[in-house]
Amino acid sequence: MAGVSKKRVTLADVARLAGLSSAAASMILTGRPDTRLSAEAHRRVHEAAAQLGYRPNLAAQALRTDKTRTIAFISDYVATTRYANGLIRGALAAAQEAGHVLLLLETGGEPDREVQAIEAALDRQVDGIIFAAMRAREVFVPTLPSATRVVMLNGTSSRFPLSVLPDEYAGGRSAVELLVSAGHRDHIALVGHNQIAEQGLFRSDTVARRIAGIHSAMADHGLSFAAAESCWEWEPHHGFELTLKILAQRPDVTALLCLNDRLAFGAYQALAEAGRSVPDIAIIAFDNDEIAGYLRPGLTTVALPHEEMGSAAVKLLLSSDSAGEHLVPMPIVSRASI
Amino acid sequence: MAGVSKKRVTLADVARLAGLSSAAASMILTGRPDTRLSAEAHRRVHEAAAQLGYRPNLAAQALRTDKTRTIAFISDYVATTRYANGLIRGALAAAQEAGHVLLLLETGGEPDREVQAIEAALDRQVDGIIFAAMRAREVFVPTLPSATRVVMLNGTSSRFPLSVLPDEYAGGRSAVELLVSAGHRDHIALVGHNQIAEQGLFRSDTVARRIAGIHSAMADHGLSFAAAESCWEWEPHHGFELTLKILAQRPDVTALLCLNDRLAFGAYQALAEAGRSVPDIAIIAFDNDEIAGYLRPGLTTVALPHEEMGSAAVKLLLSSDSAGEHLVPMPIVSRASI
DNA sequence: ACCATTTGCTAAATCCATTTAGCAAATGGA
DNA sequence: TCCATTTGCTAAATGGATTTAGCAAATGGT
Repeated sequence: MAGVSKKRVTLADVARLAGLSSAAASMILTGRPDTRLSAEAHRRVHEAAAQLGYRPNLAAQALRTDKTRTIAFISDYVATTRYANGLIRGALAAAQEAGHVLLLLETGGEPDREVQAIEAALDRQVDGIIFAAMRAREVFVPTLPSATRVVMLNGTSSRFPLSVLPDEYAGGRSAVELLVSAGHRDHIALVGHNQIAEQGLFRSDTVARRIAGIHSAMADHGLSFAAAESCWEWEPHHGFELTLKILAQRPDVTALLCLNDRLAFGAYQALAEAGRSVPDIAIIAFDNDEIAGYLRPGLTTVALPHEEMGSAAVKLLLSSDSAGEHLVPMPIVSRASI
Repeated sequence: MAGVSKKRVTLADVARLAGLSSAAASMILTGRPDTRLSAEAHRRVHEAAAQLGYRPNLAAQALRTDKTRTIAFISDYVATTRYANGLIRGALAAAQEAGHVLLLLETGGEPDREVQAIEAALDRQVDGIIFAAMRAREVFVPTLPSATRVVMLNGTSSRFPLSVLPDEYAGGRSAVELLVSAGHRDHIALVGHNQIAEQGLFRSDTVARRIAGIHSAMADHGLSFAAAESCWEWEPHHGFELTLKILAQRPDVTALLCLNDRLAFGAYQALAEAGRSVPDIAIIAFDNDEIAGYLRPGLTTVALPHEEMGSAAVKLLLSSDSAGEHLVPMPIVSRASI
């Protein structure tokens, strides 16, 4: 039968319909600049391609050109952290805008899975790799054979100097500034402060910067904290306990600076338990977790700009910048807790 | 100089080192069964491959075999919903286990972006597509040309009968069972109940099943709700308002059945405001959102098994099953709210 | 009118792995 | 010893796009 073949439409088919060689068709469709093909030839090829619904075979293209319009997004944990979501979303949007696509890989922070992920990415000839670190300070990155372009996202690596980070130092400063400009001075308590974090030995490097920013702004105003309770982890129940302790020591505090929203969540619960209410005692925190908007009254917080970071990473990867830390500002999300 | 060439190691290189043809090397490395190559040849090829650190070029492989060991995960929103995370995580784990990799695409629910995403996936010769629906009841899926394998995740489509869904009906039943076995009978209030949802016209189809399960279990026990307040959206502040209303109408309620955790979150706030406390009035909800564990006392909830669903979708895609809804059980996560 | 360019296009090589068809040597059977 | 198999392996085609080298015709300069 003279049936419709269901085979894939190839460049050769387009060329044939246009009455030209596939070389010509290729040059025209890829928009080569210095070709000397006639306007008429251009017209015919484009028409033929449209008519047949031609889509280039990316595998063939990749084989020839070593470009896949694909970016590997390798993260240690998509899992454990709600942060990954925003990063991925931003990266996805930027990638799509640039006509690229994202290959998602997870390593769980285990070196052998990291190697596997990198190999899987390289096997697929990705155009570049984004290493997203949710926790680690310095990411362990196995040797990359080729001259693959790499961007570190929310982490740093001595081997790959290109990185995108939240501007935690400025963020820390602006939290203090907001409190001070709301009239708080000598009765501010710090919740979650961590000695070791401050030395950059624990948690992410960026959190150390957050704390450094806070102290620098306090110093600029000649202030110091009325109380500062520290803990290793920053979950709601830690915030709860720490706040109870602070309230017992210093019933005169007027503001709580919590190092993240989950600590603040616990602080709300502790204040309720102690019969104190929230805009009465002001609270500011960091991250802009989902819960910040659920609390009553809404929690004012210095947001981690995840989406912007994700998209910055992709743009950086696709640009020709060769080094440096790219800091993304942390905006204050004002709700009703101050 | 006799320098080390940094070119990629190809199959031909391996074959040369092993003193065989690339045909032989290919057959040996792909583990073909009926080849008649000698044990010695096998040894030499594997040795050469290991020595050179050979990795097959997937683009070439894909070109020849039409297989890429890549699965497209196309979702409407990675964004808006915290659910996506677990689905992706589960899918990622299952894919990795099967030696596959995930291509992540997002459509925002817009038909033209759906088409783009599908084209991007097909261009890359993915082995299959998972359509993850976060919201929609019936997903709009544009025509797929080839015989691509497709699995619907958390949604259904008449065109693609293979789907993975949470077993909401059973989940709804078990919430009621738990309440009843804790001694609650005639003073249970339903929070968030939605007429239209029940008719399957709004929200996801699966939520309608949740509600149907609840009613069926109530009926089995010959019970009916003391109060049932409905609303269109299920955010914390809705739960707050609805609960206040219920408390005013029926101060005698002993248990709240909230249709999701965020409603329950608001219910906690309302109970606190009304001077009632939580294990005193029992609460059970659905989803097992992150916040369920943050609440004090912890919220008992019927969990959406996102990870299991994601991994089930991948396994299904890679299997040879050809039709049917695969229901994943919703486990009860017991905390302290009952 | 004659050589030098320019214009417009194509043949063929290339990227790399898989697979079919088939050759030569070794073995088996009588 | 001679033909028929079996064993062990290879040459060459294939998949689809890109790119280099280069051919033939048209145009330009004098």
